[in-house]
Amino acid sequence: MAGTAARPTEATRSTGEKLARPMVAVDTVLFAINDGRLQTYLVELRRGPGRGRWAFPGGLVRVGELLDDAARRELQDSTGLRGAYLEQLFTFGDPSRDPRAHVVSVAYMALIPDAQAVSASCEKYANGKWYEVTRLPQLAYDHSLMAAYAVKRLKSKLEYTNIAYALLPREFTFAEFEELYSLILGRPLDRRNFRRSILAMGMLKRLPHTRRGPHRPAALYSFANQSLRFIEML
Amino acid sequence: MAGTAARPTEATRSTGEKLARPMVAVDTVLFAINDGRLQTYLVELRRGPGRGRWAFPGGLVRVGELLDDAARRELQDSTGLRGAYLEQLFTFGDPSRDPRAHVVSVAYMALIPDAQAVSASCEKYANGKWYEVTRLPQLAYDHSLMAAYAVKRLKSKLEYTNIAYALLPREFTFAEFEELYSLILGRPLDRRNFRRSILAMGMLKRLPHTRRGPHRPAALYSFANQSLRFIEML
DNA sequence: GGGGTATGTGTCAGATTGACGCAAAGTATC
DNA sequence: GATACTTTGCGTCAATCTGACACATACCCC
Repeated sequence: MAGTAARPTEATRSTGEKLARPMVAVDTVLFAINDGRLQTYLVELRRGPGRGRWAFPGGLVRVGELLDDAARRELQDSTGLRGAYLEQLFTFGDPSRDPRAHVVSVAYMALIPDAQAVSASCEKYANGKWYEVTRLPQLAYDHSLMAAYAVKRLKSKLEYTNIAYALLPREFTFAEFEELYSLILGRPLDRRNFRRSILAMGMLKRLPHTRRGPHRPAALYSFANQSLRFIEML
Repeated sequence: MAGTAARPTEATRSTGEKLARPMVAVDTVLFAINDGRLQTYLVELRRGPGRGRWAFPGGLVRVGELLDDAARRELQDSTGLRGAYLEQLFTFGDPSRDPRAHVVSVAYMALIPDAQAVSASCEKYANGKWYEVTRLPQLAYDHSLMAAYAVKRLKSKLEYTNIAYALLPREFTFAEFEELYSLILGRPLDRRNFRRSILAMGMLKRLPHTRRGPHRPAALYSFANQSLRFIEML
């Protein structure tokens, strides 16, 4: 809590650290469907012990700043994104996760419908790139843990919420919708059964128009709710 | 992340705070079944802006300390408990949650099978007491939020894990097991259907002996796994 | 206009769920 | 010592849901 925060205790006085307190950071695992795969956005560290290695964009939380705001700010600074879906995941506090200092990091997951919306990397990082979640390079700090955690959370939330709305454009065909699920869950879905359950739960609403392509035109759908809803089952 | 932690940025230099960084604390919502109710353990704050009010036991994380260890330490200091089930819940970082300073608090949930196992409050707090989760007094800081979050998590995890093992003694009757579920979920359960699904999923193992009472003796059960397992469904 | 391909709907058996009744095994009472 | 009472323990049955599967439709392309 915060009940004993005012006076430093013996513990906060005891170390050789310049400031005998852990620091607070946020790191964001940004997901998008790109190229028919589930991908995350990594940045290349310019300095620090992980220099040259890849990591999720993040940084220190400022005094007076909300955690969500810090995550939003860091995400915008490194990708230009605004208004992405954002959700706190888990807080990683192992003092050895950063060899320089004890940094407690609050991990976030962000979702966007279009990977192309990220703009080129900022001055803070050397580079920025999308990677398939199944083929990540070696990551700095404990970011592999974060990646694993984020993927797990995304998978599970796909099954009991309408979170997919944050990964799809406003209008989409049912095939695209189904592909998203199949892709992230990593298993094939029976088109007919899947359609039945999704439509039964009223997660989507059918739009009056269709999309024309090389074959039979596909009905377009959009989400009944553009904010997170919990649903019965899949 | 931690990638930019080494040098203070303009933000960390800018405020009037003695240390221009948020502090890190842990707070633990301790649950037990007591008196036929789901209760949590509250401590009365001795000092600070919430003086005289009730809160969950917690305190600052020390440099070099794991978050889990900090939660364990604070819990032990204020209740004498060791070895309770412990799980990280969520991190609360609103800078206004503590009027004195920006304290980011990592909330934990702890479970024990016997409320009597907590020993009298330590010097840190004026008092310690079990409260029904449905009848909490006004809490300090944002601890009502934590309480709500913890209850929600406990309810939901009861439905898809064997987490109940942490709230029950080693041996118990099926009636006790069922009462736990009914209590926490807040709805009556059909004895026969509930038994069927629980036994079908192999969550419990039946012990050879029974417990004798004023009526028909009840078979005793214990958990097949004394560590957290995820299960199909309830 | 016929072939090709992706879309859209329906059926059916097996499994699961929810509602419910009744026998069994003790103690307490008369 | 038989009877009442209470809690435990098991079984059935209909309604619903789930998983496997087949076929018709609608467009483009040649």
